[in-house]
Amino acid sequence: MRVLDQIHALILTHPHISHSTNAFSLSKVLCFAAYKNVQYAKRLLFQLRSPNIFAYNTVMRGFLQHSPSPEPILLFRRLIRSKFPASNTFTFAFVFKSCSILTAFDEGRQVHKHAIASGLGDNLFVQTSLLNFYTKCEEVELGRKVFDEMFQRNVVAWSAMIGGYARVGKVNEALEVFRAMQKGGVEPDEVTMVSVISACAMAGALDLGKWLHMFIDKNGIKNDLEVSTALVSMYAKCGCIEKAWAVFEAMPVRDAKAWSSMIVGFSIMGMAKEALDLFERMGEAQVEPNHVTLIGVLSACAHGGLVAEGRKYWSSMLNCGMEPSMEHYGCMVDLFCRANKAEEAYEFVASMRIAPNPAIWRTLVVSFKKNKMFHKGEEVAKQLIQLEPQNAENYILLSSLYASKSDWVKMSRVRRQMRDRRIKAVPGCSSIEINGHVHEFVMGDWSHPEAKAITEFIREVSGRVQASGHEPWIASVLQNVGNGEKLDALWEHSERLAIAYGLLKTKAPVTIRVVKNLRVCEDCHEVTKTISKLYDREIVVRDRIRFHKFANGVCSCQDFW
DNA sequence: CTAGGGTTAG
Repeated sequence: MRVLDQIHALILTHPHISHSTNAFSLSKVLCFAAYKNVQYAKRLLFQLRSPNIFAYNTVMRGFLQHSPSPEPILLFRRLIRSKFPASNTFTFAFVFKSCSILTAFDEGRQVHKHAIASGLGDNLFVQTSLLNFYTKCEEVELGRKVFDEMFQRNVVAWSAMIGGYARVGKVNEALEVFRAMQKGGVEPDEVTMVSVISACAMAGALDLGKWLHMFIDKNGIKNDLEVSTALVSMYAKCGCIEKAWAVFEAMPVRDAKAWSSMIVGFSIMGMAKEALDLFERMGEAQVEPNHVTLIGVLSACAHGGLVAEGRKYWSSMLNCGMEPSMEHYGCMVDLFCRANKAEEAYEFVASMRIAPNPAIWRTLVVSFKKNKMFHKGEEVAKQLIQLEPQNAENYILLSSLYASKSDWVKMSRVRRQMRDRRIKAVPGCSSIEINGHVHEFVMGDWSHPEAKAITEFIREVSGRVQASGHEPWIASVLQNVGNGEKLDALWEHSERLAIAYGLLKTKAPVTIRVVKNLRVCEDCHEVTKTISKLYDREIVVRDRIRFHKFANGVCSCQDFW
């Protein structure tokens, strides 16, 4: 720094140095400064009489290398205002990257206009960073538009598009682009593969994921840290914990993300002990856990009912100086609530250092309901409705609270309020992968091309399930309708459609794997157990929280969920 | 001096 200061003093005392003939050497100084101390580099930039674009770009890059900062965008604004120097492709690449890191949508859109105006709108780097910016802002369709307008696309552009779809869970689209890429003669590399694999993880598309794993080996694609981590996560999220473990064990180097993905994998399988053992091994391997690792550890404790261990890891986390995030608090509240310690959960929430979010309050209300603490539950649920009047979950929670104490008058009042305000619940949605395509079933939506066959088959299944002595759990249906209709409504639950489709489309030893966006209801849980026995099929359901592996009439969660 | 990647509560 002292050398830099001296150089800076020299520039200040000899104004002629900042003349354009010295632009190159000044750029060198800036470059060095930006690397060491961006704020200093920025000051230096502002003192130049006529800085060139290289100087601007260098400072922007300096800011990008540090923590998220709006500085590159501010610098761009300054560039526009001063009308000189003109931006080049590097400038736009840096600014778009900054916008995508900050998800600064409006700013990015403005920059997009400037890029077009400057005539650089059709440059490969500008377009790729722009495409990435839009998808990072979850505006995938805008990203797609940029992508479609590109007259040349290399592996980076294709990967950016695939990653954009993958991040928002548009799995079929991601895979479609992946196939189009190969058809277009562009070879996927390890970055492409990571995006496609994580799309499979999200969708629970095991067969596709396996195929991608083979593809990597067959085509000699570099199996680096990121690829392996994505594979571990994919196998774990598809319920194949053995395969996840095999990949993990074979990794030559593992960082915190790699360990975390395996720990989280055990956690969602309900394998609490394995998750905690692995966390200990991570410590022995001297890899510093990050906040995601702790989420995995704490949620493993919650899923395993390990209250004492959860407390232990919580305090060790605080002792290490890790600042707990909302997710960590959420895990702890969940830990207490699952163990039916509603009072403790409540005290814990009261002691939080940050304001609890609605999700945490909802976890509490569910626990109050289970522990018959109706008054408290009602109070919190009503506050939730005030806080988030557009969120259907809150109304459903309050009405189910009333339902559980048979207060039908108040229950229908909440239901009516919900209807009057036109608030729609998030529909249940389940998916199943058949022959490389992910089929989605939304509750009450019969638009699937094979809907007729599925309906007929569902009728047969429901007949057999009832004949076997299953008592439908009508309380799972909150609609204010007769029992017959309630029973029908239960058979419209999306996971049953997906399971039925799986039974129709695959043969006996094949496991049926279904992914659901919500939690499975108690009746579906019971029915799926029965189906696994009646049809002699292993059925694996990944719900919003965790895995359920049904076989021979029992579930791996042992009804603790 | 430029663009694309892995882990994340309920």
